[in-house]
This record gives sequence, C-alpha cells and structure tokens, in this order.
Amino acid sequence: MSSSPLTATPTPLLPAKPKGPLLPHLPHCTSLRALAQLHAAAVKSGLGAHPALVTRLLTLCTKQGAAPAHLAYARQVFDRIPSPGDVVWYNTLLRGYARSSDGAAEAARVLARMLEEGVAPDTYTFVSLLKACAAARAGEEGRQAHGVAVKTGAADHEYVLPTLINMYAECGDARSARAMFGRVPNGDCVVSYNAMITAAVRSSRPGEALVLFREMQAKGLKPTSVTVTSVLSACALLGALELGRWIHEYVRKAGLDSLVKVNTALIDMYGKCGSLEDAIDVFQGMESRDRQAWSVMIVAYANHSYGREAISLFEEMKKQGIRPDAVTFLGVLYACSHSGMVSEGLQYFDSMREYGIVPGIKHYGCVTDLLARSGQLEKAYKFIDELPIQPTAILWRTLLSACGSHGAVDLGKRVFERILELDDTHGSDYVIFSNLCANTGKWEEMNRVRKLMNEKGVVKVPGCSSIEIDNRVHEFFAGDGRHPQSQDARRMVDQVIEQLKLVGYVPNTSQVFHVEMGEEEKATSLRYHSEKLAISFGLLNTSPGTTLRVVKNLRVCPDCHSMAKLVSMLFNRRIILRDLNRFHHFEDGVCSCGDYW
DNA sequence: GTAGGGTTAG
Repeated sequence: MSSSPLTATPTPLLPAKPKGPLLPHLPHCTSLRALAQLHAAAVKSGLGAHPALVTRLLTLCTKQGAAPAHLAYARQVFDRIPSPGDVVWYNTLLRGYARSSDGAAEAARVLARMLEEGVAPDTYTFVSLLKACAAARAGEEGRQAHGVAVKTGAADHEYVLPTLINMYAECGDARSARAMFGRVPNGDCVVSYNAMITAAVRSSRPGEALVLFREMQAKGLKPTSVTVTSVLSACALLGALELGRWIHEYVRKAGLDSLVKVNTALIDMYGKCGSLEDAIDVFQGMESRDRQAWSVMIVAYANHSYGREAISLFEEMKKQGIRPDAVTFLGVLYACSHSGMVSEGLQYFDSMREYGIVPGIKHYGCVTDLLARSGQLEKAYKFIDELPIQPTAILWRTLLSACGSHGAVDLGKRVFERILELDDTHGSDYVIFSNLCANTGKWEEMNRVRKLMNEKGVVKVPGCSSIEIDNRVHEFFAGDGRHPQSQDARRMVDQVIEQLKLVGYVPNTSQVFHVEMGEEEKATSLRYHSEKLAISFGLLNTSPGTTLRVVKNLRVCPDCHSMAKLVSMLFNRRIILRDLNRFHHFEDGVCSCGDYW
C-alpha cells in the first residue's frame, strides 16, 4: 500500500487538461477509498466533471461485480455534475444498475433525469435500463421504460427487443413477452428465440421450450451455445435423455464442446436423465472446469447415491484451488445424507463457515435429513425447533418421512401437527403419517387422519413410471390398465412376486391391511405400483444382462426398492430407477444407496 | 451493449 501512488498527494497526478489515456494508474485502482481520493482532488482542481475522468470513475464503479457501495458512489459522482450532457455517462451508470438486483427504481430515476436534461436515450440506455428492471423483477418500471423506448423509436432495435422479451418474462408477464416476440421481423432472430426458450425453462415449462426450439430449427435458424444450454436444461427437467444425446451430437458437430457452460449443462442433463456414465465422460473430457462444473458433477454423484465419489470429487476440487460455494455444499451434504456419512456431513456443515458461507434453508434441510435418516430423530426435532431462521413445512416433512421409516409414531404425531400448522394441503404428509399409524397398529389414529384427509379434500396424484425399450417409451400408472400390455405386465408382477417370496420378500403391511379391510382397489393399486409394472414389463421384453431404466416421477416406496434389489439379482438385470430427482442403481441385489434413502 | 450452466425434502 505504501508504494502505491495513491497514497501520495493525488493532486499533482492530475494534469490540467487530461486527454488521451488519462491517469495511467486509474484503471488499476479498484478500492472505493482510492477512487474517492482521486475524485476529491479532481473536484478541488476544478476537474470534477471532466468527461474522461467521470467516464473512468463511472466505469470503475459500475463494472461487473462492483460492490453496492461502489454503485452508490458512482451515483454520487454523477449527481455532482451540474448538467450531465453526455448519454454515455447515463449509460455507464445504468449498466451498473443492470448488474445489481435491486437497481430498477434508481435506474428509472436516471432515465427521468435524462429526459429532464434533454439528453436523448439511445438503444444502449434501454438495454441497461430494461436489464435492471428484469433483474429486480420490476414490471412497472419496465413497462414505463418500454413506453419511452416506443416513443424514441428504440423499441424494435435488434438488441432492445430481446431485452424487452426477457424483461417481461422475468417479471412474470408472459403475454407481453410473447407480444414482443411477435414484433421480431419474420421471427428470425436467434437471440429472441433464446430469450423465449430460456424464459420457458425458467418458469418450468420445458415442453414449451422444446416447441420453440423445433420452430426455430424449422425456420433454419442456427442454434447457438446459449440455445443449447437452455434446451439441455429443458431436457434435464423432462428427463429427455434421447433428445439430450441428440443435442450433445449437435454440440460436437458445431464445435461448441469446449465451452464450460455448455459442458456443465450437458453434465447436468445426463445426471438428471439417469446416465451417470455420460455425465462422468463429459466432466472428464473438459479442458478446464469452473466452480459450477465441479458442483454439478458433485450433485450428479450425490443424486445417483454415490456419496463417496461425490466427497472425493469435492476434496479434489478444493485441492485444485477451486472455492466451493453454497450450492457445492448442498451437493456434499446431500451426498453425505444418502450414504449414511453422518459425522462427515456434520463436519462439512461446520466447515461452511470457513468459507464465509451462511447456511440457508436448504442446508438446514440436508442436516435435518442427515440426522433423521440415521435415526437421531429427537436430535433432528430439536435441530429444526432451534433454527436461527423460520423452518418451513418441507423441513418438518423431511423429519416426518424419517419417522415413517423408523416407525416412530409418537414423534411422528408431534411432527405431523407441526406440519399442519404450516401447510395442510400436502397429500403426502397424510399418507406418510397414516401409513406410519398403520404400520405401528394405531388404527384409531389412522382412521382419524384418513377422515381429516377427506375433509380437507387433499388431492392424490396417481403414481406413474415409464421405461424405454427399443426407442419406445412405455408408461404405466398405478393399478390401472391403460397400457395395451398392462395385463401381461400385471401377470409378470404376480410371477415376480411369487419368485421373490422364495428368497424372503415380504409384501408391505399396508397392502395386507387393505386386503383385510376389503379395500380391493387400494390393495390392487399397491400390488401393481407403477414402478413394479414398469420393471416387470422390462423383464418381459429384455434378455438377462441388460440395463432397465425406469423413470418414476414420484417417490419410490420401500417395497418397490426391495423388490428392485431382488429382481436385479434373480433376473440378472441392472436397474436404474428414478426416485423423484434421484437415481438408484441396482446390481446383483445391491443398491448404490446402500439402503440409505 | 441482447439471450445461457449447478440448489434440500416428499
């Protein structure tokens, strides 16, 4: 610091009439204090509003990653100028607001001042202004900015239109976004398509994203790296492995396979679509990897129940000097909780502090899961109860589900009541608790819960599983016969169950209970759970040694899990079973999750 | 200067 020219008296450093590359040391100075010093000196020598200095100051204060304090300082500098006449100054300041998440109101004030001063906004002005509105989800400011853009004729500019689309989409106004998209001449603008596709993915409408993607291809528009990353996200949401592979092929042909973001999206897609091998291949083939690339691979291992591998990757990442962030730690904690690595998980949780990461609700959720799954149920209850932040129903739900698998009906009742205080609309809470009652013989309590469930009109979603054989996807719903070969599949389930019984398989207790209660329909739907139908159908149509990839979009029940284990051994198949967003790999009677799930 | 990758539980 003592050798820095900034600590010397700054005044002589300022030439009377700065021109050309002003103050050679200025671009290197990033501390607010040093900047303030320079500006004060400039003001003193009457150069406070010198264009080159102001531009330089504003640029430094509003650059990527600038602290909010820098941005506030930029505003101060700007306000000191008696009558700013150069549109570039406004634009530079606005660029700063575009990069912050709460600068929409300030940005709108800057536009107002421009108009007051009679400075005409240009296309750059609107791009930054609209970006600021999008980042802050400020639809009202965005609409006003749009109005001004229309008046000045900037609204249909090739850079402004995609920004408008994005702004409306981010602010939740899909109709206006569509309307802006409709203004694109012939609809042949890749960036506008990208904005629309991205918006669809971000609001969880992956199907819509794919429709747009096909439409742009039909028009002969060439997908860019941005297009493929968004479309890969859509594939990940849908579990569309084949389309994902097709995009991967395109990525290779188009030479986009060296881009870190594209590869990260590929790893994520493969991980979420159930092909861990392909995810690993992409990761290993990368020339360089950033924090997100490492994180996404760790999350993929964790989601496939390969906890040890996730952890060793995390250690390798740190060794290579990449700093983990909040998401990386989520992957690590998740990995620990699914491999029964309780003490390691708690240690990693504590180590977050060393990286200056404040745990969020999701991290607390992982720790709850870690404690609860391993049977430390009271400890988990206390943990949630004493959180520094307000727990959500999700947190209690995690504990309730562990109470279910540990048969802890008394604690389960307390937890169930905590959940109802926060959210009484979630069907699975009633199901888990009533099953817990059934399994522990608390029939009266169980009937009470069922009645409550009917009173609340809780919606039950039928379980659905699909399996792909020879490029055809077969869909099965719990207990029903809508698949043309569902009768074959059912017969196969019965056969499989009979064979499994010989090696110690016991059908679950609630199924037995329903039969005893004369509730045939419920018993049937349990006997023919969608994943059982899909697995059995897979057995009918493949030969030993093949891999069955079964996608279930709801939770897999313990019964089906133990069935899949035995099937993998008895019928010599590898089974990859999707369980919500996780995957279980069954081989030779063993599951990758080690039954920690 | 436009658009893009990773986020608990059930």
